[in-house]
Amino acid sequence: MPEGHTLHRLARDLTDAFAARGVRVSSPQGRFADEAALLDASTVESAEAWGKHLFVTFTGERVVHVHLGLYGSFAITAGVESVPAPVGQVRLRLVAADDERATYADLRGPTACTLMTPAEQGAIVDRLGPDPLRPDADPERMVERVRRSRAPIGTLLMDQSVLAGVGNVYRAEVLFRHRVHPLRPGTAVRRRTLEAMWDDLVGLMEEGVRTGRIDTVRPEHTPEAMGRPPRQDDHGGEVYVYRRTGQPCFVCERPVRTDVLATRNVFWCARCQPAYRPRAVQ
DNA sequence: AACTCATGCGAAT
DNA sequence: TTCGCCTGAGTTT
Repeated sequence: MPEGHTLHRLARDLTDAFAARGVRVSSPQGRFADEAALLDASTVESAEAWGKHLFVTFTGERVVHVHLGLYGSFAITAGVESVPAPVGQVRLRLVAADDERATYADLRGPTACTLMTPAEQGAIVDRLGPDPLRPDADPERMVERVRRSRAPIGTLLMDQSVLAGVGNVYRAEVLFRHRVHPLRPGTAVRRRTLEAMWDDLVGLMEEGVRTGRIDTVRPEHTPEAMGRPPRQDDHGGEVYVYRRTGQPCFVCERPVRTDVLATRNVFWCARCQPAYRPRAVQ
């Protein structure tokens, strides 16, 4: 499930599976049927991710824009002898086949699946903040936006126009790793803290692309190092605070706290991430 | 079997 | 601020 690392991994895998190949394009569910018919039997040029947005470019300057939302999925199955009948509501199916084997990808439950022009793609990208997974990203844009805003840092990190690709797990975890309380105003987060958080996100999210999961605990806090049972959970990775409400902090043993911020549950340790206490105004 | 909640976000109210 | 998307894992009945 999708934060930025999921989309970048998917872009890489779709490119490997389909780029420069002729593809059959269909919409078994029907909701993308007209567009699929226009694309059918053309060639995929590439797939690319910006933040949580995925763009699959076909010949003729046609771009399929996909956003998975909260529970969408785009599953690639390579090297099958025959392509099975669709299971569930498949919005978009891509199939590349030679005489022997077929590779197919099924898109289910996306928030967005639309056919657009490169110019329209550009307009979406222009609305996004820098993406830690893009080598050309400029972290200074994020730093400036945060430091000009009195909104809580926990809200700003989820704002895709401030920073693209971070979702609810990376938000909670990067704040913990840098000992920043989620409600601290952007204006009160030090520049060097924001720069360190950016660098940290680059490393964490690149690892996420490699492994397909979100792992944020440092070596000294892994299950093996601490002799604790590994997390058994739907996202699979080892984390400090995300969805650990009431359980002891791995660093200080205080129970993890939660509240709602930017319409989503946020998690933090009240000791490791002390509350912001503004100095009295003169 | 039914229900709840979730790594998200745009549209409707 | 609430709703809808309409998937899927985990929990409760």
